[in-house]
Amino acid sequence: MMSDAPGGESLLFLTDEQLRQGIEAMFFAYRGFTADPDRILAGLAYGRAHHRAIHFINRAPGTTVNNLLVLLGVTKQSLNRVLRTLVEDGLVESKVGKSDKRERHLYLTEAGEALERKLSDAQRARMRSAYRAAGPQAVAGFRQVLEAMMDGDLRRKYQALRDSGT
Amino acid sequence: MMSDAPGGESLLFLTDEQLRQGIEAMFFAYRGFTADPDRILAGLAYGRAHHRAIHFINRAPGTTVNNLLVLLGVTKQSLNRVLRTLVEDGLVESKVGKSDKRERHLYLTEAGEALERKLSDAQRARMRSAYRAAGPQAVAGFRQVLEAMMDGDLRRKYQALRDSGT
DNA sequence: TTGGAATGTCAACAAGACTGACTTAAACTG
DNA sequence: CAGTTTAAGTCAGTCTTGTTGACATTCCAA
Repeated sequence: MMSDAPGGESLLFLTDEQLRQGIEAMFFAYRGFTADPDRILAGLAYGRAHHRAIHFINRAPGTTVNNLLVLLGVTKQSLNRVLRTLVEDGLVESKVGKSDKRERHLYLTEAGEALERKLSDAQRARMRSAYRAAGPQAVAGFRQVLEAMMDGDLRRKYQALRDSGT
Repeated sequence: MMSDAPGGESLLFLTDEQLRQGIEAMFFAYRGFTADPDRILAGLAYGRAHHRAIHFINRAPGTTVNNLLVLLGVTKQSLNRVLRTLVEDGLVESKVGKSDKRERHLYLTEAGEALERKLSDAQRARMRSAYRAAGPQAVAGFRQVLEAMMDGDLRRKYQALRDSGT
């Protein structure tokens, strides 16, 4: 598979069948990707939406509601419902901005951080075992393809987030 | 990056930070992955669930409801609603099984096949351009990591589907 | 042949997304 | 300073897609 036949490099893996296998792989893998956190959240009264909010607040503490909105790709009404329950339950703190008092800056409380850790530990464990099974070369390719699959706008946001974290 | 330092191969890419980047890449890429079909479906009165049903019926014509259920990972009641609208709209045909009359075998009609083509053309186009941008080596790695990320049960089903298609 | 298991259907409900209209407060701008 | 824009939040209503529970039909095995 994946021979380097002349000119073939750009064609061999681009048959409809190959692409369809990639599509199905994406579908099934995403199920696995969300399975572990979903199980944890089912016990509590939370869902995937709460997980995503917690993840990105942890990732970028002090982020504003508007920022989060764009990252998550949902409406403010939708995010607000989630955020309200998280604040009520004491997992997230919302502080009025210093320089711009219209903004709310979001932070995880200790309880929020604890849940975040629990969720991301589970998700990372699966990722780690997949990475380990596939090997470093495969991981590099995995990352390249995923990045190329993103919409341009989100890719830039992803990269900014990524580069800020290292 | 990804040096082959002794022993490092199994560690270098497994830091929490590396794993978290993979998690976020997965999240953002999946958004891109579904964006094009979603746009098409929004015009019609259908959603992602309809797309998934159509995809797998096309993939395995004559499949039973139960079969589909497992692949999609939803309850039969949930699938049934989707299936009913597709049958009503003349995109899917449901035939009573010959040997076992409890079973329904599902097929796309011509109209169903036309929509399937439209949806998968869009999704494949993005996949193709991502594959092309990343290169064949990367694609192989992409597939390996995705497969390792699936739950064991689904991985077997994915592989069976994949091997039946080539 | 009868009772249980499998398959599929109907009904009701919940989560989480959406749009649209509106309020409040703060910041910006002419 | 008055008027406009921006950030956030809210209320109401809808849609998709998931869930359970109850039920009908069919098959199969004791």
